[in-house]
Amino acid sequence: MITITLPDKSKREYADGVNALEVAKDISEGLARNVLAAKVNGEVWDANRPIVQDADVQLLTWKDDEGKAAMWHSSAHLMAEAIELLFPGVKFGIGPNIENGFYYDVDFGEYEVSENELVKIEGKMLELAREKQVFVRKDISKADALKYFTDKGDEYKTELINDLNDGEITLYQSGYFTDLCRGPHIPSTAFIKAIKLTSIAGAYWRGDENRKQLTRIYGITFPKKKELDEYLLMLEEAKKRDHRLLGKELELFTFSRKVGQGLPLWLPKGAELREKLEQFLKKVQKEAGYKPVITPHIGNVDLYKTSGHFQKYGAESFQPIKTPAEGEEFFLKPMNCPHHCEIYNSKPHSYKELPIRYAEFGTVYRYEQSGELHGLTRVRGFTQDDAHIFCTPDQIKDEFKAVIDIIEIIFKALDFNDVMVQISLRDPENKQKYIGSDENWEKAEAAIKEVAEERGLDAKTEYGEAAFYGPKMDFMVKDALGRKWQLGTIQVDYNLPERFDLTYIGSDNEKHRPVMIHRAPFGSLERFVAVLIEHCAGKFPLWLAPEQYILLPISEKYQAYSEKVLNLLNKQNIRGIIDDRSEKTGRKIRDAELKKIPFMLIVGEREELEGSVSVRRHGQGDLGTFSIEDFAVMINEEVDDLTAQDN
RNA sequence: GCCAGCAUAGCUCAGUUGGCCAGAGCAGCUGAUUUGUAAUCAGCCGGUCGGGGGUUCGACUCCCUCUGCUGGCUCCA
Repeated sequence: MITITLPDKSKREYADGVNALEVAKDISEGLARNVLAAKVNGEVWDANRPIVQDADVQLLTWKDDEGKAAMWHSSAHLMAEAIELLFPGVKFGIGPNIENGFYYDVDFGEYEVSENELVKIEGKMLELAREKQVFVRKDISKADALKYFTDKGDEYKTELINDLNDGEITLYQSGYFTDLCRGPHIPSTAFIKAIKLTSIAGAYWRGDENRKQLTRIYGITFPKKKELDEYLLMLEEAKKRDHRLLGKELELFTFSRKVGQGLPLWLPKGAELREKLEQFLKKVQKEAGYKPVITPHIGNVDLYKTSGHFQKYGAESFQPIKTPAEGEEFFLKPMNCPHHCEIYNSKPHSYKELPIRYAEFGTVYRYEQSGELHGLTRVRGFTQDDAHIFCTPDQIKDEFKAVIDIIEIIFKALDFNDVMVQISLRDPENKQKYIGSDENWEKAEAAIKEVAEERGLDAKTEYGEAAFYGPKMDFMVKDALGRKWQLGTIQVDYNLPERFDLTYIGSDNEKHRPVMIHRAPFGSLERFVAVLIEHCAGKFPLWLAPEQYILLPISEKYQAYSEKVLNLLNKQNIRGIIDDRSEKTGRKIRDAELKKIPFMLIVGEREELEGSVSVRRHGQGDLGTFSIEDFAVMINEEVDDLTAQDN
């Protein structure tokens, strides 16, 4: 007999070789019907894998991430089975589960496969799923595994097996398909009730662009049809919020072939929005002791030789421009830090001045491969809300704290409430690949960890993810649809101070090396605005809305009064426009609603007589009549409230 | 850069197996209308069907090529 301990600490006795499914059945039939896998002593197992000694067991269902993972992983097998039946002789790469579903990389050989085939494969999958195929785990020797896949002609599988150790190789067989697989899997394909193959794309074998490109098919499955429908609905919603679509509709930005791909053109409304964001951050930074600096868009090639960027990125950058006479070479600046280092170097510094914080909304240009460009989130020219802090190693902790304050102010003002942090530290196994002294690294890493702890940040620490020049902290937000985006970043840098020979005179009258901290709360304005658009579905908070209100005169007769209201509100820094078309009010309201303008002010005879406006709020409807002054107060209060920096 | 797909008016899209002057709605312009909480009516303007080459009696439609876009891959100071 063995003892199974459940998460609630209750213990149950079973015969040796019991499996999680049987334990579930023992608890309730209903539970058993939902068990996809089980966590046995912290490791995810098949629900039908025999347990031979005392163990902690947690039953996993669709509600658990690991349950979903098992389901999707099994779905990948099911898809491979369907593909093998439909396209005999294809070869398989890898087929893992991913955050939302799964994929399988397939070498289709001579077959031409396009999106049209996806429906066919889906159909076959559903057919196979209904057969309730059981996933059977088999331990197999390396030699036998190699033989099986060599006979089958699956060279990708044999390559994978060659990298594995004998004794740790398992196969899973379901229906007509057997795959090299670590598992775990769901008990049977019966759980897979709804299937959607979402896309098809090329993917290099093992991510290596020098190797063969396989066809990757993405899909997602659900235990209930209804959940698939909800998922598809969510995708629809995401599509509607796509910043590229809204950017066009709301006239925020555009692209032009003539200007060049990946080079956004900000339209007046987008520029207004962006300016508000910049002003907001500038104000916050000013209060936090940042000094604005301005640097040119190009820099001499020597600058980047000093910084080391030339050696690392020179070949894959926009190539340098030359002076006509001397042939001197200049790069478009791909980052602002080298320029800022030279500003620091423009005069000697005392320890008493530190920390020095140089801030610049610096526009940088990076050559991105054409296939990688995407709306505003991946562009070739963008503006960083950059700043570089020059400080002593002992000041790192306080500086991190202060930067986190700024980032939190911004996220709060923009209603990003779900924030996660990734702390990237050195690989403790491989310390020599990093620049900077061991002592400094330890100090900085400890400081970052402490700050995260003190702030109660939802932080995940990744070892080995640090840049060679220093540890960093990245901020991720979840938007209104639950999608994750990486935005702000704080990075410690020991490299550039060294390369630029940055120094300060300490209290000991000796030269010392400052530490540099790169930080950008938004990351880039372009990317941030893109995320913001999708987060709020184009309904910007009042303080950011390019147009905060629109005046809708009932008829031409009230045009003059509208202009008077516009002027009065303008004096109070409230932005608005007039819809002076000879349209009916209903039409004007409809158009204003579609433009997502926060307030509509309807003015006619009544309003003109009493000096008021009739207020309608976007998405809410009629709020009643306000005096102009009361309306202005209401707007300004809301703006102040949303951009308040304390609490 | 690679794989796959797409490219028709400012926007969203029609356009049959290649066949007369390429269509619609919205937007724009003009006129009428002077309007009270989600679409007033009429007329007009607007396209070398992404660029170039080819096949054909004939190409928006078929082929090649370039450019751009989309979904992935690779990359990201």
